[in-house]
Amino acid sequence: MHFSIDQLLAFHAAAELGSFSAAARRLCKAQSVISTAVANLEADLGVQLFDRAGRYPRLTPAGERLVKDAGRIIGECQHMQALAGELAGGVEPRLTLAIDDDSHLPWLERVLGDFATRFPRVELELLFPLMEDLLEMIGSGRAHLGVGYEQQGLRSAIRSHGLGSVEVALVVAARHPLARQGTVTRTELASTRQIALTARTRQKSSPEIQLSSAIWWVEGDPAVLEMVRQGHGWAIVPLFVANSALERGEVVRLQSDYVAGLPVQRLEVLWHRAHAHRQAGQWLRQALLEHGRDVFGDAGA
Amino acid sequence: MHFSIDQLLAFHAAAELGSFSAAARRLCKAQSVISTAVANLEADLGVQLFDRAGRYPRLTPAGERLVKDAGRIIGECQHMQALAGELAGGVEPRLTLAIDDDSHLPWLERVLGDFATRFPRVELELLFPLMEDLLEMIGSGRAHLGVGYEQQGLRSAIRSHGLGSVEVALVVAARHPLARQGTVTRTELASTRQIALTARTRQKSSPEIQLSSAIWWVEGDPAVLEMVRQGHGWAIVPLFVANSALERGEVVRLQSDYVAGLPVQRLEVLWHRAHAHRQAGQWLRQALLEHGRDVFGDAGA
DNA sequence: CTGACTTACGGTTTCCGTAACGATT
DNA sequence: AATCGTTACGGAAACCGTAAGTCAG
Repeated sequence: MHFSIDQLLAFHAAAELGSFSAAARRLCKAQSVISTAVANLEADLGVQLFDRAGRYPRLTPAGERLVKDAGRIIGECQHMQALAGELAGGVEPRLTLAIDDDSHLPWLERVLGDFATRFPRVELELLFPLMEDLLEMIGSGRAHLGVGYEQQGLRSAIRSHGLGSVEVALVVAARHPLARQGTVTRTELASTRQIALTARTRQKSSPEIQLSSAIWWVEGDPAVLEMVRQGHGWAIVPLFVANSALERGEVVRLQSDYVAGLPVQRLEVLWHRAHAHRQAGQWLRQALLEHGRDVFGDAGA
Repeated sequence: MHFSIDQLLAFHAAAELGSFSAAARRLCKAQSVISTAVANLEADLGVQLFDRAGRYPRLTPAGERLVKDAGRIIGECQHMQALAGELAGGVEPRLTLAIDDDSHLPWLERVLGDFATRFPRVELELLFPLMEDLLEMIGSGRAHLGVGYEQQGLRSAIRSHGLGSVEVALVVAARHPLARQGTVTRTELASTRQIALTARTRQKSSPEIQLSSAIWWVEGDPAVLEMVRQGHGWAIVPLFVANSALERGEVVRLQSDYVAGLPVQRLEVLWHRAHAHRQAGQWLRQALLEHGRDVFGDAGA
């Protein structure tokens, strides 16, 4: 590998413009520099790149094949240059976001899309640990940013900011017997099968969730919703999980004083007090909070 | 883009070995060269790549991110170098193979696999034109190599070599009524539904193929075989198309004097007399002929 | 005290731009 | 005639290796 990037630049520009002189003008060099650079590159590679018969040089078949590689290498170099500029400007090279949620987080889609266009070169790592692990990960620096439900005993090293409260909905399939009633009582719910959320790893299945004696435990909000959609029973799920199914009319929402009495689930964004965020982290934290307000409604810290 | 490939090599080696001295030994340079190269690269990128506190340099987070890009660029450069060596050694940069066949050509799989390992950097183009277009493409140089059925009026500029004759088989589904007989007559075939090959683009549907009055025209040998497998009728297909289905016992082969009377289909390899093949083309032509003999049995030009 | 990194320094190589020349349109 | 590509040439910049200095384990 004896050739240089400058030679590749000269080769690429000359091939693109079809003229050594034009390439020299673009690269702000003397013509002879381009000429010798291409000649040296040909000598290094052992391949003739241009056919110099006419007034303008023409790519040989081999040159046509190799100019693609040259362009790719130049692109990689520019990518590296741009990345270095971002790193020097205070953008973290990688960012780990830990999210405590069983659902697919459809409300995150827009934020991550914006992040991808705003910071295309930052390596983003998405993890979905349990809440206890999440706190440990933020405390140790394994994760830079976390999203999870409100906890009581937060360590002082961890800061948090409310993202909003998750509105839950009582849903059944559109063809379910309960669907005809707009409002249902605790007794009616207790005598119908309930679909409740569980987790493979979570040992303690919170008993306060269970209302009905006939109950199916299902892992993950999407799977719970699917069971409801198939008419197997009623369930309490976050509204944003049920939204698309509600719009399609596959499931309907019921009113009940039981739902009103449930404890409010508050989502919050978590980060470490000592580990200062750089540009990408600051942006993502801000975007999460702002987007959270749009989705879940306003809620203080 | 002020940095050089040598700087990237020094950076990459130092990061991999964890020592500037070791990198110098690997690259056969003085230690100071590595030291200054890395320092200059850091100055060019505006990013500190190593933490030089201890006895051995340690990558910074930014350096850890950037060393991947450096490795990728180096790999691309080596790829370009290797490609240039092949081109200089007489390997064509791209090769176009035109095949006249409606089937998926399962017998080609091994040849193309070997080609991919033997010539990983050659751009291979596979086209499936009609036979008339195929001859034109070889004549004009659009395709370097062709595979098709024997033709009468070959132009003198096109050379050909027999690949072997395609053995055809009369097949029906294993549960088809005809399957119980080992041998069938023309009359029996004529009174049972025939599945025959057609093509979307081909206007003239060769009438000599049609034996039965009850006939379904299906596009492509695989689809014909599928119709047979489902028990819709009998068909004449190339043996290599039916082979796997025969082995699985889904279809069975019948004997009939009708099949013996069909004209023999001879496959041949075609190329232009004036356009000499280079290494990849020579290899592929040879491999096609040898593999053809294994699959179709020996047959002269 | 060994081995590793940095810095200084002299010599060589390489590279650049100017300029002259031949060739093409 | 204008422009393009090649080649020659002088000066400058970059590069390399040696060597001395500093520091960690």
